[in-house]
Amino acid sequence: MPELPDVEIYKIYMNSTSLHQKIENAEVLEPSLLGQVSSRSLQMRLKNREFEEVRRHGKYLFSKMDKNEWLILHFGMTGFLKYYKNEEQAPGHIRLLIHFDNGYHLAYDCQRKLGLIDLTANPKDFIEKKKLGIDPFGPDFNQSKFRELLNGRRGAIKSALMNQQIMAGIGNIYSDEILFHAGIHPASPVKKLKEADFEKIYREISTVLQTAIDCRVNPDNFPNDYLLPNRREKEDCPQCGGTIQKETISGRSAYFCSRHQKKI
DNA sequence: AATATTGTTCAGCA
DNA sequence: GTGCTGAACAATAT
Repeated sequence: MPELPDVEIYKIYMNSTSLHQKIENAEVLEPSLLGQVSSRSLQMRLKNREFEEVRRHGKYLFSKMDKNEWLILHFGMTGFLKYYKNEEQAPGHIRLLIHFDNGYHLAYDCQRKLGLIDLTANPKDFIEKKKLGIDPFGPDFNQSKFRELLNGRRGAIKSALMNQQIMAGIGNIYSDEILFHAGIHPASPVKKLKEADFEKIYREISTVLQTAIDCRVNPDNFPNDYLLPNRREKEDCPQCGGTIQKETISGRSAYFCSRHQKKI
């Protein structure tokens, strides 16, 4: 699940639960998720500090402590956060556990261990090192920038949307959703798209991601004409009465409507 | 019991 | 060197 909208919700969650509270101590329960920092060092550096601010870039979450140190979290395919007091509310696959001095805990849970826990002095350096592209909600993202980023690309539009080095934050689910609303087949080669197609896709990137955030990424809250709650093969298209199809595109399952997303 | 699954990384190829 | 694809990674559900 954790694509841009999910991580944005985690940011809001952490902002409303975990800021300005002293960290009594922290436990690394799965050292294989650590990046540069060692388990011991991370625990020492979290102890007696507090979080002051939370930012997001693409699918990465950055939590600022004092002295220019930021905790980096990436959620892989199954990561999420849980703030709780009583043990019985603890989730089942905690990989990092932060204990606050008010008796509450913040758990980073990641069943499939494909996430990342790290520290950095500056999110910008980390973003550059990872070669992450622009965030679709960043100040410099606009239609001409989008057009420029896709110019000269080979390959399918879905792959380009999912390419974190072009734009950061869109994954398999939301690339499908964006193309579904733009009415464009996910396998369409970028170089065959018309200007009007780029305009539509650009518009839908903001609309779809913002809608998902407004729905708090809960499938029950999505508008009726969204693919996400019915993203299954053979399902009826929620827009046109067509049928949802599945096709593998750059190694991932793409779902789309065979009627209103015609192959180019 | 194979197969599929939201993620990134990296080898191999054009 | 660059950009793209597909496999590998982990753990679980179907």
